[in-house]
Amino acid sequence: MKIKVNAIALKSHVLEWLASATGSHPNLVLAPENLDPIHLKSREICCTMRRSRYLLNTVKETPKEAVVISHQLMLRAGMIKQLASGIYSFLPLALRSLRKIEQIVREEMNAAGAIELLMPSVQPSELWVESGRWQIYGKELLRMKDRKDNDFCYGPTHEEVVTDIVRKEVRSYKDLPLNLYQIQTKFRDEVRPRFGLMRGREFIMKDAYSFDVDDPSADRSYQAMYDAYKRIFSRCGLAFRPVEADSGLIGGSYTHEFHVLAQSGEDEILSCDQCDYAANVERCERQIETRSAAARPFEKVATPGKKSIEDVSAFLNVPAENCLKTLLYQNGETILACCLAGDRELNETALKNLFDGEEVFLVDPQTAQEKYGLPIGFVGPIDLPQSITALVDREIAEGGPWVCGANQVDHHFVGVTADQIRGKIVNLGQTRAGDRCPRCQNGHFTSHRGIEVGHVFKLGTKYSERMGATFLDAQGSSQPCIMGCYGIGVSRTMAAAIEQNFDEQGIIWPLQIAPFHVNLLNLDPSAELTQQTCDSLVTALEAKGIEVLYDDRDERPGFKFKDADLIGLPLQIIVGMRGLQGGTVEIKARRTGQRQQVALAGAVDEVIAQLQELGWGKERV
RNA sequence: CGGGGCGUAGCGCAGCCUGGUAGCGCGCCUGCUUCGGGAGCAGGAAGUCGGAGGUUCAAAUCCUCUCGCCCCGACCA
Repeated sequence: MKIKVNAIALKSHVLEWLASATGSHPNLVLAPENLDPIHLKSREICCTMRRSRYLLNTVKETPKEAVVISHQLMLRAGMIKQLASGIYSFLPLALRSLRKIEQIVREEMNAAGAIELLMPSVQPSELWVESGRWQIYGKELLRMKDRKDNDFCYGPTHEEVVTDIVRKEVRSYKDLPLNLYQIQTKFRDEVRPRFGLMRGREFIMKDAYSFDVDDPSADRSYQAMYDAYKRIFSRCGLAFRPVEADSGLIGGSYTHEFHVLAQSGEDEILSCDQCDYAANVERCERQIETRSAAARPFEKVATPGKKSIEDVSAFLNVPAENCLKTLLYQNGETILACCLAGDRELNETALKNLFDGEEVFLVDPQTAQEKYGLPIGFVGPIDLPQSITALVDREIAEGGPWVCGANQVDHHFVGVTADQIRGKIVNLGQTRAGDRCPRCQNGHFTSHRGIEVGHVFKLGTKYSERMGATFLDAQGSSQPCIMGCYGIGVSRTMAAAIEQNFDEQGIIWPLQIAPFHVNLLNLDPSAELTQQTCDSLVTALEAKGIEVLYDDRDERPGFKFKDADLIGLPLQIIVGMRGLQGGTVEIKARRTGQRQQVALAGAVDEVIAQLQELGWGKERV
């Protein structure tokens, strides 16, 4: 009863505020001319959503199939729904975030001079046969036949299609440079889909393709994309790092990956603590430092049962870094003896690249013994059979003396000097944290985990030559276009954002890609006063272009708090009778957890102020 | 593709070994109470036990085959 009396007394006060806040009667919908024009765009696509009328079902328990945090939270927050392995529906909440990422990508791509188009997702095999990839792409390419039995595939990427367009449309150097992009659903029949959106089979990707007349121009196109990518991920509010990368099978000479930094990242990246060199561990160079040890005479010693570097090191009292390990790899019929320091890992990517990216496999111990007479655990580079190709890591070639296997069970050599080791000197060892940077020769590497969300490639003329994408230069002679390709995993970026921004309670959206800006919680939805207050807050916030998710459901307060934290919108406005009796509402910042009681009259201004602090209204970074 | 695991109500699971009535928690619907951190009580709806074949008087349960999903290793946005 008491509350009722207070409520009535309050009502006039609230109505007064409403009139001043919206400039009209609260029940009146604002006419368009009352809207701040700069916010019209966001209003068009983002009306307030009432939870009672929205498709958003959250769950308390973590679904068992989800092992990474983004997958768990997206399922719990009702963002995605699995349809088949690696194939997900984006439910409304997720779609809103996705659209925001797409919009940032569009704006920055357009600003960088790229032109949007949309290519078919289903592609005829002819183009792929022409580029040579129908044969080599393997099972990852989802192939299908139409009713006339013609071969098609669902596009995992669009080099072929875009090159086909360009060869038909571009004739003169005057038509170049050209950079075409699209945002589209791709399908790659991954060997093992996992981690929800992080490694799905169907995913949304922005792919861009540049065509230039010569190398300097192609390099400018590449640089423009590199810069655009930096702006894109900054605007998404993510901590990221561009790194030099391995070009892998797509080929090409020059490539960077963009990684969102997160503990759960699948890639290791190394960055110099002094200069700006950073690279994927697969690709990272290092400054070779000579490892010397006390000279000792060359001799064979017995090392009974000491197979591992650890055992040998302990047994002979020689540090692992002065021991030498020899790994037997196989490339086709060729057997490779790969020598590197005992404390260093082999970089398989580097090894593969010595063989044009062909697969290499470790030789199993039984085969090594039976076919080549080499006892695994005691293999060394000295007196290897002629049929075996020895590869020696540069680190070995410059140091010594070393301890190494004697190619005889239970025996090692000690006092081995570098000139005793025959073999081709190459870079085989994997760089690791603490190694010296080769660029500035001053700093040392630190290690991070990263999620690859973007990749820029300089492709060269591989596709344009094969598919005849040529133009006439100023001299009238035909030249192949120099190509580049540039991808951003849009749906993966959304997942990566969550991997980087969460706590025990749920997601913490960066404002720029949050599905809504504000979560308005009506704690007493059956009370007329809270209803009216919320309605008018909604109107006032909308008029400022602020996107509101309004929890008007008939649920208990605790339930709504948990839900709001799980969904993780940047700000929560909490409206309850308790606060309204003092004429206040509460504003809670999701990331800091900081709560503030503010007078109703100042609530919208305070929300705007807090949103601005989170980066609201900053179009460009 | 190799290795492992799991398919029973929308979700999480028990039941299976030792064949015979399909069960629990969450969620959902109704009512009452409750109401600032995922409420309580009472009532209710909901399952071709992944599919096919077999054994049996009788199969969620035993056998065979199949499909799907998840996890661990080699690929990639």
